[in-house]
Amino acid sequence: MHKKCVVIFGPTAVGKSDLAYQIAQYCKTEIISADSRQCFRELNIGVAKPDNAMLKNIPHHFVNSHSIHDTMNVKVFFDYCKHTLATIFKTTDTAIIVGGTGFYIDAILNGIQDLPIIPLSIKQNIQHNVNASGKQWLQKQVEEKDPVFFAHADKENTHRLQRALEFFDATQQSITLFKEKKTRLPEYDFILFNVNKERQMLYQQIDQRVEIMMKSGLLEEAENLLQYQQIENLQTIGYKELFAFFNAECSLTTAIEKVKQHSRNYAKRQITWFNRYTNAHYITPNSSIEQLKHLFDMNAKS
RNA sequence: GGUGCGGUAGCUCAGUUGGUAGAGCAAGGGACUGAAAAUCCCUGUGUCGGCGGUUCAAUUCCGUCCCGCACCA
Repeated sequence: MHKKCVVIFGPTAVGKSDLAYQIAQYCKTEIISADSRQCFRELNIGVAKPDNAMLKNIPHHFVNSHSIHDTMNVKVFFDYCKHTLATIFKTTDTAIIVGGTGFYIDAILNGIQDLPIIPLSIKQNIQHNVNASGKQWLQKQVEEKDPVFFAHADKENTHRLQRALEFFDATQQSITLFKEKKTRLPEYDFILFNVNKERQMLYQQIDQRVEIMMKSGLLEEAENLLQYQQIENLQTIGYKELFAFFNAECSLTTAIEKVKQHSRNYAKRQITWFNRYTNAHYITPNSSIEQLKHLFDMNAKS
């Protein structure tokens, strides 16, 4: 009998957190967030964390667990998740995972590549060169050093090219050689819920939530983080647009419209990603907790 | 009322020395192997403000009208 992971995913603002909370209460267990931004304790309003009452009643892991100054990536998340699941399963048979970061969800379901760590100095060195010499330099470097990767690479995608170059400089090997080597979670039973709703309604809800965030003090929260606006972990919807306002690049009204727009764009990308999990149960946030319980019990038995 | 500048894709605009048009953003679809709320790819027919005129042909030139904006009265 395997331990069970209920994995709830879907676009931003669809209502995942509430569903996770309810099912966690039903199963008397804890929640792990698969969200690349809610883990930062410096980010609150703009990142739509569960409210304090929820956080108090049910332990939420990977929420407020890190600082924006920590390095954060799928590997950090994966290790954290693996360890936390092991701990939860010491006392119960079920855990809830909820989040909108597709890449992190995929790490849980399909594992991650087992790769060496790239020294920070190499990353910084390449970043410096890219800033100075541009994309052409990057493309040329990758083409010369890792032609195998380059042949199939998206040549315009600087992040991917940069990663491949970092990897090569650190190991003298092509990252493509590590494609099949995967580290996986132990054998758990996954019960997948893909939460979605009608597109127009979703977008409406996103817009409304941005308004609420502004009323709750998002502007002030962003202003306090202004000095850190360059760091990677703050390339975050809801903050970067307000930074632009503080930098006098646009009006506040424009900035808020951009937050809404980028949130909608993001939701669309999430939906595209999650469509790959065809074995998931498609549910709407209106699905009653009774339905969820039923689906859970059905899967728990089998 | 006069003068000037505008009126082109949902928005901001480019352009056509006359042969019915194209970028960015939006929107839609897709990808995604340690930045992933990131990054990237694909998709552009719209009475080129209305009506007349010149022309083989007008969104482009001319006239006129309508609508913005600015300045002058």
